[in-house]
Amino acid sequence: MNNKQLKLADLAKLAGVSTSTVSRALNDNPLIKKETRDKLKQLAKQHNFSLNTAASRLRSQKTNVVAVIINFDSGTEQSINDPFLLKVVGEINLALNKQGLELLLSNSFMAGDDWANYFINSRRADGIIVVGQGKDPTNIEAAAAAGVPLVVWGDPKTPSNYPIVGSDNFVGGRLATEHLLAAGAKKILFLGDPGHAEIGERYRGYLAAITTAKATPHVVSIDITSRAAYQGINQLLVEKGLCFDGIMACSDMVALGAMKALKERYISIPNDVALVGFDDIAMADISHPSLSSIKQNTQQASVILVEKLLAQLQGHSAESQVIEIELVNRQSSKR
Amino acid sequence: MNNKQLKLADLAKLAGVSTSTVSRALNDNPLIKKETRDKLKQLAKQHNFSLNTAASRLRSQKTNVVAVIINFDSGTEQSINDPFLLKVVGEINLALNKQGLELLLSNSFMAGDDWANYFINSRRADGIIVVGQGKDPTNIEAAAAAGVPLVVWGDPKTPSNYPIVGSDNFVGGRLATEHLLAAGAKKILFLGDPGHAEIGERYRGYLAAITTAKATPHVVSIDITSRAAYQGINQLLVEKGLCFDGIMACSDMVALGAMKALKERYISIPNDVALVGFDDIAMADISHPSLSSIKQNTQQASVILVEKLLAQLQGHSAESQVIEIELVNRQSSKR
DNA sequence: AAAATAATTGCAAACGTTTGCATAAAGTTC
DNA sequence: GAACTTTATGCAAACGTTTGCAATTATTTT
Repeated sequence: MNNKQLKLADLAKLAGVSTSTVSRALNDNPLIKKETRDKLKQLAKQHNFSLNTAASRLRSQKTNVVAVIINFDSGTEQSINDPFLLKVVGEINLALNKQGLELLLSNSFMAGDDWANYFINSRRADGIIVVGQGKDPTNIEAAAAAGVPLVVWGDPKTPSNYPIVGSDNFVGGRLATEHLLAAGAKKILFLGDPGHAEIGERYRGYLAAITTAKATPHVVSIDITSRAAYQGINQLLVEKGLCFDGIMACSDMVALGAMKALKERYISIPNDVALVGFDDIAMADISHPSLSSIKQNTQQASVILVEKLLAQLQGHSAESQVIEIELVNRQSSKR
Repeated sequence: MNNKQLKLADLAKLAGVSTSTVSRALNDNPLIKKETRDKLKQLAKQHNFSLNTAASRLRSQKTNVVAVIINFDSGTEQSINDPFLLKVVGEINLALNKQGLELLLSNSFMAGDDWANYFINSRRADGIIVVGQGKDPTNIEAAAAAGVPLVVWGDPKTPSNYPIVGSDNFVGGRLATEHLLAAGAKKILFLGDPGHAEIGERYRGYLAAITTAKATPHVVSIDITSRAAYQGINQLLVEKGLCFDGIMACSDMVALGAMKALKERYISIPNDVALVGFDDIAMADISHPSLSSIKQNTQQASVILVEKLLAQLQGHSAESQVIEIELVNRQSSKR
């Protein structure tokens, strides 16, 4: 670092113009003549100048920062290490950057309950992206009601006064289940907790397919972790034996947990039990047998999330939107 | 949001004191009488007040923000979706929060090459945590030379003028290899790119164990992705057949890719080929057979990273530090 | 009880931008 | 070439905190 940090005024003196001119030039304001703008920008680069964002934010009341909150339920073991959620965060980061926005990573611990206050009133960020609806929408609703620019990754069919972007979980659940039925499965388990918003929709999709096929639904309600899935399936096998021939898992991690329990008992996948997951994480392709899954287009979703947030920042409103999903057919469900 | 955003001055008027008093009270400055402090804090809470961080940062020249840069090599396919790197980011987030610091998530795309300038001069953050050394240390070195408070997650044995915190990769590589040798493997592959700092150390550990055992080293240099590993092993099997009986993989994702290639050809793990990974990600435990791995204590490392950054922020210096590692013995290497 | 000390609080000047308005320079029209 | 428009720049006032120093009040000492 230089012994003295350059500021706008210094740069202005160097160039023999006023600070306003430099400020406008660096912000590419067309009020300033093109040549002057270019000259000043080059000078800034030459001297390694960079604007003091604190001052800029104070004066302009804009931060160009978006807070991303990973929204865990307090009751779950699902952690910040959940690969799918982190993947979504990664994609959002990319999408934000492409719009010149920065990402303040946060969680319920840091932000407390009053998000409007913590992020917006304090000028930490201009808007909020919430990853995951969680079981309890209170905080989200409060923030939205306070007029905070806000978008949520979750189930877009949930009625809400804020835009939710996410996959069509109902259709996903139905597709997965129909696929299992088509593969010849008669007794298909739903593995996951229907109390959770997105998973609930998947469950209803499952239910729709099952009832259409006049089969009997069967839920094994567990936490969204592979460990819980492993234990759940293990216990079921111990207590009741192999009483099913298909599993629709609420996530890939859960599916992989189940897969392990089955493989340990030499239950063949897909011959004895056909298996479909949800999310299409990297591991789905690399597991053996590879895991059929409902692919969520997180990249597209992230771009749309950011677009909708941007719209709100510019005073427009935005609606929930469903992202297309796709069944990725792999070995775990092939008959 | 209220129609009028409360500021310090308003709160002061409400309480009948000066702004300085409120400011000090909220910052828990002992200059202010305890009762007054408590009273004012309560008043602030009551009115849902929160400080304007932009103003506060401008005046105090401190942001309480730490930039975290995920440092990818341009030549690799390793992406922001890499579960291990994201796990580290998650842990760092927790460790930062515990110290009242916030996390600005960034990457080389946003930050450009001049990190000192982009993050520090601009007052976006007080310090930087770099996740991953990458192949080219230029940017890191430049930032450190500029006097930026900086810590790096990487290989702590790398000579540097900035503190690096990370696992003892050499010992990890040696342990893993010795473990494979002890399991009876004679021809052990090293699967990974030794040109990368951390992986290079793992490779040298491997080499040390191999030469001590008077065996022959054999490197399959691939990118750090499971896909590359899958293809690499596949190709090797096609071209030369099963010419090895052990694999020391440079990461778990790589190991899992290799595992898939082996399983597809009905090569038994661990009987035909014993396999050890590195990182101990969640999937290691849930794969089948479960994957032996060198566990990196990312949580402890994150806490230490933050401590060392904090030390620098307070003007002290900090040294590189080695984090203990541990072999987690699972099925993939059992004989 | 005056003097000295300690404990509280207030005043006012920063921090470094951005931006409405005024001004100066250049170009256009009649 | 005067009057007007257009284009380019500068002036100076915010934005909402924090903090050195001064001022006030309460406490102790002599």
